[in-house]
Parts: sequence; C-alpha cells; structure tokens
Amino acid sequence: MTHAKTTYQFEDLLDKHQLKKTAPRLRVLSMMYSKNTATSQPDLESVMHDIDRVTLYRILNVFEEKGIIHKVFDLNGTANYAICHSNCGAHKHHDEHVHFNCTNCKNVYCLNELTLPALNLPGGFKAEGFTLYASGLCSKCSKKAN
Amino acid sequence: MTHAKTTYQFEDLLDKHQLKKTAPRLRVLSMMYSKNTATSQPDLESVMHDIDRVTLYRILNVFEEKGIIHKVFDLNGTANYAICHSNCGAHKHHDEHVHFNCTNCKNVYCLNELTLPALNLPGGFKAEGFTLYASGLCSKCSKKAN
DNA sequence: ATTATAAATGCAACAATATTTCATTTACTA
DNA sequence: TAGTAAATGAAATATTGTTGCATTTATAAT
Ligand SMILES: [Mn+2]
Ligand SMILES: [Mn+2]
Ligand SMILES: [Zn+2]
Ligand SMILES: [Zn+2]
Repeated sequence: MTHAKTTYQFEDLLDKHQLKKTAPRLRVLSMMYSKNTATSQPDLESVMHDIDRVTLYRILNVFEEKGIIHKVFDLNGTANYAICHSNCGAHKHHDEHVHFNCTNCKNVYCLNELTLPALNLPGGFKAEGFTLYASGLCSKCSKKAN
Repeated sequence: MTHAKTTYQFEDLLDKHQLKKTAPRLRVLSMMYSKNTATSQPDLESVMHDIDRVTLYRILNVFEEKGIIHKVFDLNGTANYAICHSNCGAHKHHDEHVHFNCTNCKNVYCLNELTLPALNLPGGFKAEGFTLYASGLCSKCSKKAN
C-alpha cells in the first residue's frame, strides 16, 4: 500500500522532472497515488471530467516519458496507468513485474514484490523488457467468492 | 515453422468448427497460417482491403471463440492475432506462452516452445491465465544488428 | 437441379479512443 | 512586473471497434 502523499511532495516530484506545477498534473498525481491499482483511461476521464481529454493524454504521455507512471493494458486492451515503484527514469523503465487483471472487479494490480523468474529465449532472441500478465480473481474478490 | 496448408485443409478446419466455408474466412486462414508471426488488425485490413472491415472483425471474433486463433496486444496496445498451436477449443484457450515483441521489425512472435515457470502470487490472488510479454530484438533483427 | 433457410456478408451509422493544429492561458524567470 | 516558454483548451481529424439491417451465399432438404 502506497503511503499517502501531500501536495508538496507532488510538487517536488514535478520539480524533480522539470515539469511545471499545474493543477491538472497535481490532480492526476494525487488520484493515481491514492489507489493501489492502475487507473484506466476511461476512469481517469470520467473522474477528471473538467480537464480536457487532450490535456489528460498529454499529461499521461509526459509522465510516462519521465518514468513517473507506466502503461498497462488490461484483458480488453484498454490502457491503464500505474505509478512506477522501481527507480524508473526518462527512457528507462524497470517495470518488469506481474500485472494482475481481476476478471471480476476489473482492477489491474502491479505486483511489484514478485520478481520474474529467468527465462531463456530461443536462439537469437535478445530480450530487453518483460511483463507477465496474469488474470483471475484478486484477493478481495476471491474472499467474497467463498 | 508451420507447415504449408492447402485450401482443403482450411475447409476441413472450418467444417470441424461448424463454420461455413466462405471466401473471406479461407483467405484469412491462409494468410495467418502462411506466417510465423502474429498479424495486426491494421495489417489484416490493408491486405484484405476488398473484404469489409466488419466482416474481418466478425471472422476474427468467431475464430477466437472457436479456439482457432488468439488475440495478443503488442507494446502499443494494437491487437494482433495468431494461430493457436496448443489444442485450444471453444471457450478454452491454452495460449500461456511467451509473446515476443520485436522493437525493430515490430513483429510479434508466439514462442510456443517455452513453458512459463511457476509463480506464487501474493495471498488471496487466484490466477487462471498467464501471458508473458517480452520485448527486444528478434533473431532476424539481432543478426542484422551485428 | 431447385428451392428453402439459416448464416454470413456488406453497408451505413455510430461510439470510443487517440492525435494534430492552433489560439489562449499560465507558470516561471529575469 | 513584464517577458517567455510551456501547458492548456478547443476544434478537427484519424483510427479502432460495434450495432442494426438489407442482401447475398452456403448448405441441406426436396
Ligand atoms: Mn506495473
Ligand atoms: Mn500466442
Ligand atoms: Zn477483483
Ligand atoms: Zn525483428
């Protein structure tokens, strides 16, 4: 669970990445840090209905470039965005963890604590990045189910 | 590498799944079986420009339902479609293999020969399906690069 | 072979997601 | 406080995917 963060810390974060401290950016940061699941683009849009769609796309893109968030696709191919926990930076993401799609509540969880087992690829294939997608029931939904 | 298949074999395949043998379906099958990489939806559309877009979507959907093909998303979230090699059937896919996205040629490879290492998830999470996405250089592109 | 029928296709309209361009506003610097 | 570059908002456009309906086609029955 992510520790709650103050506006000051979000402003620092923007400063650190040489991004101007604007209201839309602070709101996006605060929303994404308040959850322990990824945020879908449609969700983001409906919650931030007063921010222009284009602005949201631009914020997401620049945050991804800077290594603040990373993009995850759920089982339907919908874009979701999650906070980077490893030390990701501009043009160097290290989000090689498990992404869990709950088939019931549709939430997407970053399972940062799990490290992916090594994998030897067929001859010639040189892998740089990995992501393991898993689908099933999350802990909350499997608890409800029994 | 998939062995070349004849029209008769594609007709048999459609028969086996109780699908009518139509020209668009045979063309889609023949195209997808002729490659050892997944086919993106945009590619499919441009190659089969004389088949209606909606028909293509419907063919892809019914093939997926029947377990003939499976859908893969590439790094940009674009839908790609690949032949199922394991014995997939209606409503039961077994495509838990590695999907390799080449960052150079953009091809998506199904690495069926690799089995995914076991993985123990955090308490409560019950996984049903897995897919491991890897990105980097495919064998052809890494050969060219040196 | 002919016909009947259900399935598949094609077309038009629509919806959702994403990008480009440009005018206006805002944050930061000097 | 004024100047400037960056960010936002708004409109237009592009791409991807879905829905409804009329027409055509594959298959089975006669
Ligand atoms: Mn993640
Ligand atoms: Mn595959
Ligand atoms: Zn759940
Ligand atoms: Zn390649």
